[in-house]
Amino acid sequence: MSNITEIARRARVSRTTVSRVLNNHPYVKQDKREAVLKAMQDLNYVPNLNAVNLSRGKTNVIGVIVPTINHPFFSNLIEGIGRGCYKHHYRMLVHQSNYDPGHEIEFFNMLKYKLIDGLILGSSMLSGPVLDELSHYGSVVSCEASGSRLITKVLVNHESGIRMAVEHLRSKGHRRIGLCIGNPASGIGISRKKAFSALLEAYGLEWRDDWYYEGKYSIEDGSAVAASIAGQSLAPSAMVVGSDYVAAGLIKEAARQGIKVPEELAVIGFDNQPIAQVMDLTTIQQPIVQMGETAAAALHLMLTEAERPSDQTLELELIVRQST
Amino acid sequence: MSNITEIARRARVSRTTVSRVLNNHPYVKQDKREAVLKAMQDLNYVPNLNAVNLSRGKTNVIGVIVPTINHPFFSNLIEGIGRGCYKHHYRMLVHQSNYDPGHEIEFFNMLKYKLIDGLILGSSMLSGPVLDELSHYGSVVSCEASGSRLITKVLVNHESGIRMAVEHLRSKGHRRIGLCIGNPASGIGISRKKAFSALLEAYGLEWRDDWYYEGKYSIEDGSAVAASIAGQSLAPSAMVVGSDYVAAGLIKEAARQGIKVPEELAVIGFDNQPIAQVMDLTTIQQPIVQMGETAAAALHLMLTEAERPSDQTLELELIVRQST
DNA sequence: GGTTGCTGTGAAACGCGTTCCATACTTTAT
DNA sequence: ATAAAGTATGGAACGCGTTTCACAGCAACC
Repeated sequence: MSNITEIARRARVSRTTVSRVLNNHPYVKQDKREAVLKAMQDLNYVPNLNAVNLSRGKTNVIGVIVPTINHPFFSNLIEGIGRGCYKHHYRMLVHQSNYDPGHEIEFFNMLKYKLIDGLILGSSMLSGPVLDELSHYGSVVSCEASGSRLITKVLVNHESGIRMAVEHLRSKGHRRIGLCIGNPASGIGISRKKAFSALLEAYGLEWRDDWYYEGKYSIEDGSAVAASIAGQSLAPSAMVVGSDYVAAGLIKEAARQGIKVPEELAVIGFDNQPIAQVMDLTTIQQPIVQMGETAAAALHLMLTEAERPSDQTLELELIVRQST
Repeated sequence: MSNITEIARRARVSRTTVSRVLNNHPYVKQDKREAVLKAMQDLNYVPNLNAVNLSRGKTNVIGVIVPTINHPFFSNLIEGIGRGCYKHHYRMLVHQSNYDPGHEIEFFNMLKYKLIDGLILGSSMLSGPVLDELSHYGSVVSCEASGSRLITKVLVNHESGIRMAVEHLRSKGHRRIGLCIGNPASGIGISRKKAFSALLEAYGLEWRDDWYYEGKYSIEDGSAVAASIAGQSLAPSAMVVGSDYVAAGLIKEAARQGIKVPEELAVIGFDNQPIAQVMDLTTIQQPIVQMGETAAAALHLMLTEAERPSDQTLELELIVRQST
């Protein structure tokens, strides 16, 4: 495999000139430029990007940490980040953390190692101070609220989403409202739970521990929630569920248990996933793909302008269907 | 940021010795090793992996090409590849091609450029000969049948999947069976269509162009199919649908149109996605995550043993629910 | 005692493109 | 005509870890 030295020799110019041609530097005479291009053609030259990366000290690769890819929220997010990366000529390195802080820190090291130029956090288990510490190694954008004050955030307003959900249910006359979330230790989980309990308090509604479910991610989990609710003597009349999948499982199992939706139990989901559509599920639509694109664009800005863009909050939308 | 030269100076050894410590080479005396480790600690040393990559001529990065991430088939596949990569200490670079051959070739160049050690094709629009040509640049594993004879394949037996579906429907007495697939030009699409028409022929069933739909990916697409079927004077009594999402949309819209499932229209999907469960959809389960893991493992084998592992075919399973 | 074979260590070259600096030739401006 | 500014090109250093080769020290072997 040829390198610039060979090209230079063949084109009878210096390696510097070859490099200039490679980088479209203006100060190269037409004839030399052509000679170089011809030599590259002849020798079937391909630049070794590792050498370029080493030289330049950057890689044009953006890392992405998500707990799992195989979850509609994150696959949508990655889709968006992927688009943003493509638009700004980055490549995207995806890492699954399984919510394991060790895995996350390991990946953060790639920033130190200069193997990635920047990092996008889909969802993280790391605490604010730890993130602040780690963010010194490079540019980081987070897609969820986190304790960190240094990291730029691109997020949906979870508080507003929960508010939409609760107010919608309240307007339908519900007073016994329960909550079901995913990972309670993640940024999303924390925000949602906090917003929810604050709202209940504000509206004078009761928070009951047995109407609160956490660690629910899948359809099966949703079924389990429905089964649990079916067994309660005083059951909630409405559930705010952090994921359409879980909500779908809940509705399905509720039907099996003879609980009428929405008459006896109203259900509102999150994300407006395809499944929400076929299940006629009222849901809070989050612009996840757009969030990914925005995050990539923000990171690009940090990397090129070397400034920290302000946090961005994307707006949510309530989509009313038959489940409330 | 420190480098091995500084470490060497501080530990009063040569750079070679530092490198040996870094790579756990046995021929380093205990005291020197400790001195080096101490110096690393003191200077907060992190190796520059770009330099390592340049030196070694490899990157421990595996590239993955998928048309889109935001599709359950591919997000599952990526999940599996991600797991396999983690297990074998690779990192995973994901690229969305949108079924654009240009994008694909562009990404293939990364093999040439030595930016990735190997490549996994989720689904490709490139023809067999082109793939054979491109595969000379490095190790490639494909997750779908392709015209290429050089590329190692890890795939599900689409022929067998279609057979399961058709035989199941036949056993239920169906004689008017239609087919609905995604991208007809992709490996999956080609295999499925071919297998399907061959089976119809073998069983003496009729192929009708108006019972065949292609380019259907989403729930909305499925609804459109149902609407189309509803308008036919002679409609199929059963549909084999290449994706659970599309099948779900089909069922949903069929219900709206007053077509009874499964009595008037049986529907069988593919993948056993969560949505299949809540829609009570009979489906052909494909071990997609496992396929991703297997593909990563196969690539690892190629990269380390420098041999081409034989193609692997994973088995499918028919999951019967209420839609047939 | 001389050979063979490890163990341990370092100098120097290598992989390869980029970039700083010096130099020289043209233009343009005054 | 002369200084100033721009154009064009090359040499050498740089980024940084790995690897080859040479060599010294030391133990085992015949």
